[in-house]
Amino acid sequence: MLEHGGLSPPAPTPQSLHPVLRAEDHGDLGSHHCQDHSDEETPTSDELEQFAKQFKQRRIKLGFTQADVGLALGTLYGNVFSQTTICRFEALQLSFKNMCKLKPLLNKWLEEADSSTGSPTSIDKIAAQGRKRKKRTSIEVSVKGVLETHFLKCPKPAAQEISSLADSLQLEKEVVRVWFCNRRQKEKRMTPPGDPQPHEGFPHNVKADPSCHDL
DNA sequence: ATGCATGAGAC
DNA sequence: TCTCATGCATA
Repeated sequence: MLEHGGLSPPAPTPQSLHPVLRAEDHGDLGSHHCQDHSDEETPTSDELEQFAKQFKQRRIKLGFTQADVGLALGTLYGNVFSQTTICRFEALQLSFKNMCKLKPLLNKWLEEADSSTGSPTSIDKIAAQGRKRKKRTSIEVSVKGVLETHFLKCPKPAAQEISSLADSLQLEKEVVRVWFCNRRQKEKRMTPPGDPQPHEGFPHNVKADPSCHDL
């Protein structure tokens, strides 16, 4: 009697494993629960969608920026987040798991900000990252196209294939490797690229087959 | 809003 | 090495 009307949440993939987008992941800690409860503990992707929308709307209504929220979460609960993360949450551009993790925090903030009879604003930041960050490499559009093509063929190229690919594209091997990593992550987001999820559309699983060389 | 990057943890 | 969560820097 458990029927999902054909919406996103748990896409039961027979053989392939879905690292994300599964509303069931507990370590069986002697707890007892029948199915799932309303608010906490693994919401459905649909619930997340709704929450994200309401969150954004209310956030704007209250006159806060994404950056404000990120900082507030830090001063309030100790978890600082950047504008980027808040933005991605609202746009559902995070993995299902990540969304579930952030939802409670943002929900709390929402309650606080909403009934803010007096919000104490104390900013404390811990900044100690003496690391030189590499300058962002700008990859040409044409080159991106080539990478895209290769990704469709083989989302998980071996180190050697990355090397030759990087060589032909005149890019650092590391850059190419990272590009593939990031590309894979995109596929795992709740809103996959090239798929605005009009209706029934859950992330299609990626082929976990490293043996797809084509040289 | 998004592209490229870092780092910690998993395998 | 990869994944995964996250963000600086940039368009």
